[in-house]
Amino acid sequence: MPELPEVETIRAGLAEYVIGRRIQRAEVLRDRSVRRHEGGPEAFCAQVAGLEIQAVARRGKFLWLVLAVDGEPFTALAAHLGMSGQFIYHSVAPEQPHKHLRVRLYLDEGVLDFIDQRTFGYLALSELAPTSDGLPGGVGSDLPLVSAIAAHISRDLLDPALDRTGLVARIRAKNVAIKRLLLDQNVVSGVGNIYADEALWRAQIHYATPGSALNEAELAELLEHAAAVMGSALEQGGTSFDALYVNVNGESGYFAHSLNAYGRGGEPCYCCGTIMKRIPFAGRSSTFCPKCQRKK
DNA sequence: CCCGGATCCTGCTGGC
DNA sequence: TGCCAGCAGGATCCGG
Repeated sequence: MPELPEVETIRAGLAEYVIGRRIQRAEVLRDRSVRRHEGGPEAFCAQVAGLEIQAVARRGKFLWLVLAVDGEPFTALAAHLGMSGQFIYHSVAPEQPHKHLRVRLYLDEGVLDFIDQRTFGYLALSELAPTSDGLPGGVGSDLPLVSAIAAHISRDLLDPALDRTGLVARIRAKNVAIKRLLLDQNVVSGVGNIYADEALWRAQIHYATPGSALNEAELAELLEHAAAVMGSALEQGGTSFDALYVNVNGESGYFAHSLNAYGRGGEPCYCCGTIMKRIPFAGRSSTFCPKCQRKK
């Protein structure tokens, strides 16, 4: 499942292959994959044709291509990968398209395929809006512009423009379980279930601890762990469990071997040997060590 | 505003 | 071997 390191791996790969390319036309094979685009598939195809890809930016798990007309930023092609979205670039379109190919962009050189098994992801053209703080809209673009579709999302832990002090204060102001806050993209973006469990395990914090019950030092350390674990995952090309996450060349990441918490329910904690617990929480599962991560 | 739960979707897994 | 229920989960929406 693509979280921040996986999305950033894809962003960097896209930047390498598609910047400077022109979108000649688009083909939508599954209408649902452009459901967030106003006007539907026909409008999407009509509006994207002829635009030039100038940059590839990201905020949290939201990606957008900066599309230009006559060299000037004009609009954004926003993408969310959801659970299973992939971008695969082919210099020559394969004879047999992928089973879950949903949208294909024909470029002046090669094709860019949007593949998505579970169709939680989507593509949509959206306005490029000025950022509220005047800083770059996200990672990968110097422009103080953000895709309108990603504008409501907080900056992420790998964004140099993130105000970490402000983030700590916002978390401390909430009487909500810390794991919920980590997963809330309006609080801090990019963290999903895997890296939330990893960061909490490293910081030895119980997932249900209210944000207001943690002091500034504890929260600063937790955020440092979250940034570090995602940074390490990024260096290894992201976390892959199966073929659902691959980079733009179709290759898997290697970070799954380095996970200490996620997926380790019933196995001994790498820190103290206690059997890790896995319990339902907030509509997903939480894996934690009952000894290292005690409830306050 | 705050909080928690339901919802969307597909393919894989496990129980019988 | 077949069938079907259950599970995975990010963002969004909706109820209390």
